[in-house]
Amino acid sequence: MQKKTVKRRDAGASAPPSLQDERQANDGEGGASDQEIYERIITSIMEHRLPPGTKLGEDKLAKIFGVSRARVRQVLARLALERVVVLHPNRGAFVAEPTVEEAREVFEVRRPLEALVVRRIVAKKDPAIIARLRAHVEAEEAARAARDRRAIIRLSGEYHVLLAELSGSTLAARLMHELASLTCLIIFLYDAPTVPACRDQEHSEITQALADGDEATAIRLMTEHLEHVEACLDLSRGRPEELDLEAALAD
Amino acid sequence: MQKKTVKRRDAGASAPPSLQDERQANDGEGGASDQEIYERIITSIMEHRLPPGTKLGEDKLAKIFGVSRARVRQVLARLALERVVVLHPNRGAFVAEPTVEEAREVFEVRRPLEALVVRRIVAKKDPAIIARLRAHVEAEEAARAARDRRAIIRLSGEYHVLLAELSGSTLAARLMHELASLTCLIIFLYDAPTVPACRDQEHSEITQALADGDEATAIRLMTEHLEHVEACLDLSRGRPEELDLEAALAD
DNA sequence: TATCGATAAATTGTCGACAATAGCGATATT
DNA sequence: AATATCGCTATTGTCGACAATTTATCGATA
Repeated sequence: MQKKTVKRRDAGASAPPSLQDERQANDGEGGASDQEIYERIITSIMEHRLPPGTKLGEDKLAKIFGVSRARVRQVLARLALERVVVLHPNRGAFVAEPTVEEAREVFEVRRPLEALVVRRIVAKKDPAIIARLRAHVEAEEAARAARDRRAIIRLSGEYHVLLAELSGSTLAARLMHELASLTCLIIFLYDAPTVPACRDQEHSEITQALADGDEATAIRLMTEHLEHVEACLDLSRGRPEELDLEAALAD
Repeated sequence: MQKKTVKRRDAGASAPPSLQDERQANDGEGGASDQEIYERIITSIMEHRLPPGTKLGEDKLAKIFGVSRARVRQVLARLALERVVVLHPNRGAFVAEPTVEEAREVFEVRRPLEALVVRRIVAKKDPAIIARLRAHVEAEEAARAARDRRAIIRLSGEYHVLLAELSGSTLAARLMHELASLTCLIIFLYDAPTVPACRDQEHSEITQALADGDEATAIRLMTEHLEHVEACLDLSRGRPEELDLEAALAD
C-alpha cells in the first residue's frame, strides 16, 4: 500500500467559489479529493446526466472515482443534507426528485434572497464585479450558440450563485448554491418541452441594470426573471411517474 | 510502569464493553441515535453550555454518548455543514465563533425569510397554529419567570423555528433551524450585558397579530423584533478575543 | 538560563473487514 | 397455474485497527 497520495486538504471549511468544469482523468486510478468527487457528482446532476431517481451505489461510485467507499459515503451524506440526493435507509442514495410543493418553496425562498443579493451588489459599485458578471453571461451565450443545452442549464444556475458570491455574503452564497442545484433538478423534472430560451437575455439585462447601479430596475428584472422561469414550468401536475402511475391505475 | 514500547492499545486487556456506563450517555436505548446525538449537542450549544471555541474531541464525545467514534464523526460533519461547528483539518472540531460579518449576514437573511414565513402563516388562517404559538409563548414566559436564562435564549430561537415549521414550508423550516442556531451563538458572543428582556413581549405581540390575520402588522412587528435583537448586540467591535489580541499588540 | 531540536503522546484521518438488511429468485404447495 | 414462503445475493451500516499529523514534553547546547 505505497500510494504516494499527497493530498493537500486545505481549509475544509472554505468552499472554493470558483466553478470549474475540468474532467480530469481520475477515473479508475489515482484518488480524487472529497471536493472533486462532490463537484463531479453535483455537476452531473445539474447537467442531468444523472436524472432524478438514479441510484447512486456506493461501491460503483467508489470504483468510478478510484477511492474508498467511506469517502463516497461522506460526499453522499453532504449531498443528502443539501437535499440534492435522498437517502433511503438500507436502500442507498438516489438523486432527489423534488415534489411540486418543494419546487414552489424553492422559488418562494429564492425571490427575496435574490433581491437581497442584488441590493448588496448595487451597494458595492465595484466594476470588477460587473466585469465578472459580463464574462459569465458571455459564457452562457457561447453555450447557447453551441446548442449545449446541459451547459446552458448549469451556467444559468451558476449565474445566480456567482451573483451571490460576488455580493460578499458567504451565507447568501451558500444558500444560493443549494437552491440553484435544486432548481436545476426542478427544471429538468418539470420544464415544459418548449424551451423558452429567454433566460440568457434576462441575465444580460439584469447585469446591465447592476452596471447602471439601478437597484429598483435590477430587482424588478430579477423578480420577473424568476417568475418567468417558474412560469415556464409545469407545476400543475405531479411528478411524471406519479402521474403515469395514477393514470394507469385509473383505467 | 514498564511500558517502554507499547504500541498496541489493547495490551491492557481492560474490557471495553461496558465502560463509562450509560447513565446519562444515551437517552434510554442501548445506544444513542444520530439524531439524538445531534440534538444533544446542538441544544447544549444553543444553551451556551458549550461556549464558542470549545473543542469537541471525537473520542470524548464517543465516550460520553457511548457510541463509536464514526457516529460522532458523522454528527460533527453535519454540524459543520450547518456552520454551527468548524472543522480544522487534523485539529478537530470546535464550536463556531461567528464573526461580526457573519452575524450581520444572518440577520440580513433572516429578515426577508421571517417575513415570508409570516405571510404563509397568515394565509393559512389555522386556529391550531395560533394555539401552538400561544403555548410556546407561554413556555417562554414560564422560563422567564423561572429566571432560566439559557432556556429563554433557546426557546426564543425555537419560536421562530416553530413559526417556520407551522408555515408549512419544509425549506423555510430547515433554513430557519440553521439560522436560529447561529443566532443563539451570535447572541452569546455579542450580546450586551444588559438584557433587554423585551423579546417575550414581542413574540406575544407577533402571535396576536397573526391571530388577528393582520399581515402588515405582523410583518412590521417581526421586522422590528429582529432589528431590536440585532440592536441589542454589540457588533461595533470584533470578537472579544480578537479585540483583546489586537489591543494588546497595538501597545 | 533560555532557545532550539528531537522524541513522545494524543488526536484525527483513512481504510478494510464483518454484520445486518432489503430485494429477488427459486421452489413448493393449493 | 398462481401464489405464498423460504433462502440467496448484493448492497448498505457499523466498527475496530492502522497511519499520519499535530501538539506537548524533555533534553542538549550555546
